[in-house]
Amino acid sequence: MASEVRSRVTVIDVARAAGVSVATAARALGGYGSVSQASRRKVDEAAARLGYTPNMVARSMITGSTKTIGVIVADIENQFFQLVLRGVSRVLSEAGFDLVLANTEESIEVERRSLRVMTSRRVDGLILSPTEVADVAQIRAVADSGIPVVLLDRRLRGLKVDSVGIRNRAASHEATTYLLDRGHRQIAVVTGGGAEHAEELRSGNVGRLRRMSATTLGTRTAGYLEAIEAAGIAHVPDYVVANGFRQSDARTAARELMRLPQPPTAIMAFDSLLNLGVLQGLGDAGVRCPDQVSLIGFDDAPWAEVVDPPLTVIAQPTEEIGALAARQLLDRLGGESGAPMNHRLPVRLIERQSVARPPG
Amino acid sequence: MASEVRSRVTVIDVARAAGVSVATAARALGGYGSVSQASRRKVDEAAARLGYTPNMVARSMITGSTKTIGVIVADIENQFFQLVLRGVSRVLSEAGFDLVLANTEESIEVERRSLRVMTSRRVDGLILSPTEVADVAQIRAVADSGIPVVLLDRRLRGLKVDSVGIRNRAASHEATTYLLDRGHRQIAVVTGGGAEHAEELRSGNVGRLRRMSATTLGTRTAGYLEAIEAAGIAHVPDYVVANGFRQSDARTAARELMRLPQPPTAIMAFDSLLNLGVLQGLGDAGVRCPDQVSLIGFDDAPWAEVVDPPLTVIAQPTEEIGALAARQLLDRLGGESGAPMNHRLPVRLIERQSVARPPG
DNA sequence: GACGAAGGTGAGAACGTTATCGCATCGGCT
DNA sequence: AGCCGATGCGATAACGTTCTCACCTTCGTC
Repeated sequence: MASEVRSRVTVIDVARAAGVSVATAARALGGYGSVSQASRRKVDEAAARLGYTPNMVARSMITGSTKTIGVIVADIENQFFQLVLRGVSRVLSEAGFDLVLANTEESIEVERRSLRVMTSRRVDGLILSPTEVADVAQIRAVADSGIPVVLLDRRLRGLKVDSVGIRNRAASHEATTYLLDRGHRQIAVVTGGGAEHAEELRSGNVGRLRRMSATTLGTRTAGYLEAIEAAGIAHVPDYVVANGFRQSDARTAARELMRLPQPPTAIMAFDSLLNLGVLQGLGDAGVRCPDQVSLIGFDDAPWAEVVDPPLTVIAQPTEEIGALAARQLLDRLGGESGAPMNHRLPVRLIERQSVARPPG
Repeated sequence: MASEVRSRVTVIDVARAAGVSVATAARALGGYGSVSQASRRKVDEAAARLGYTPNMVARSMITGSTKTIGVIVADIENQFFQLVLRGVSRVLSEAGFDLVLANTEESIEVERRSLRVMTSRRVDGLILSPTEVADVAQIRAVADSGIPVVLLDRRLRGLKVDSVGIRNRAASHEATTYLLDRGHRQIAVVTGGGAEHAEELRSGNVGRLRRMSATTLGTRTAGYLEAIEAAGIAHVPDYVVANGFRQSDARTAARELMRLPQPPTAIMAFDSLLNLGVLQGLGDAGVRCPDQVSLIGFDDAPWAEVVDPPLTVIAQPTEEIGALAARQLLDRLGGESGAPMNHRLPVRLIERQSVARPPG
């Protein structure tokens, strides 16, 4: 009974077994056109008996739709993307779409390749979290070829596609102001960016930053700068560190910040892995948080409440960002036309215990 | 120039533009058969000029291979699966395969549906983390139909497919023994299982447990029981709690454990989200860890070192599990035949500060 | 009783590739 | 000179569906 048949059952086989034409069998199985009760019964019975499973590949071939959405994320290890993915996955699966996933690990080369692969797989749509140095032309080419694209967490200059995210500049402005209000004057940021942007970020030139291909960390740094400038505080280049996205990078960053002649009294970190690294780095340096140095982070990870000290964070509605991106994509697939939508979801500052007044 | 053409360029167009036959153009573009330098150049040039992108769907149609691996996980929110996914993704993408992801959210119904979808998508192989109540017959049907399947983290009785994971019984035995060695006699476990298994788990009957469709939590609980029995300690049903997989479930569990007439002096939790929940629950109950209650967890999450207190855990080589699963699958795809492999990777007990001697 | 609309059916084209086969050409060998 | 294998090439079948079209039946309506 457990026939190890590699040869697959096709509609043709089912049609023959049911004594109807291929067209009728296909209609009954595919649920389109009109089929009589009697035929439908015969076909269903034959299909069950033969163990027929439809071939999506052949179906896609002719319909032109693969019922597949490509999702390209920068780093699957990042808490942010995990929850985004969850939201995306939930919405898509309810709508009968599947998800093919690519992890670029922050590499522009891999991103280019993934984009090509997605195109040749004929995905119906694309959710994309572009790397810092995204190939805008390539993304435009994909969008122009008729595949709807939704960008996560950032807009790309000169690219008219939908995007979903938060107001990054306002969010970091809010976080910085929160620190300023508590009396901090020496505030550092751990951005996560790589060496290629370090100079730009350190420059303290807001205009230049906002032009800088609008990366998440660029805009967030701009918000920080605007806040401290508004408070009449001079920019200290050494307070803006961009030495990488990994936990260990942030750990190093925190240690080095504390070794500065004039170390900061507060630190802001731009994602949950960086939060963690900074916390470790402070521990390494023998600095107590928040008594000696305050810390405010981005992203409310499940562990944020349990670390020592419980972390004050800017919480993004992460899963909702993913869900909304998926819904936006489905709307476009459903024929919605019109100007690109730039959804900005609200953030929430969650006060816990990692921020205190500066010592002294 | 930015032609918004929806009509796609095909090999036929390229062939015509290059002045060669379709077969030759296809050979040049597909990189098979033999093509002269001259033809190849003409074809490549024409393809570039027309903006040709190959159609994987059509290719799959004829070759029978989609270069796609289906990955079905129980809960994408779980740290364990995130890292597994990372390992899988890395290995697969190096081998030129893509990954279609399904998240069952621990639902057998969704798992069944996902399995059907994967089949009809004609994935080349499947990596599956079956739910507790997996439909073995369905999985067998998939495997028998010629699609290689690799199981994550557990074997299924009567199912001859490859699997990758750890020695769950030995691991929890080790963790329990670690607690026993430090003088604990009242040890509770937060398993994460649902109500449907609560009775079985509480029963304390090792034989019955090991027969219980071999779930991860079943085997882990068995290891725990064997360890305390070997130490001559009577089983206390209330010490085995199975009230759900979420962080909040574990939080409740810990609170209730501490309300018992005779509360445990140590708790073991079976995954990183549960670890977190227990830690919070202890905090809610006003119980200090490890002074009053010790905690040992499974999975070394990035935050395990930073929580208060730093967590002693059984670390699984999570990413390596994913990578190995993917490699095993690729081997089968490469024609490896022979008996199913059950890879068991070593775990590591990482001592930090959440375990102390019991008070008094 | 004629007519149109609607429901049901089947034959065959179409989707865009790769596989199969047969034919030509070209060296290098006997 | 004749033969052989290797290489290059083209015409066409094939993959498993859905789509298009034409046709037939049935039924209600004027």
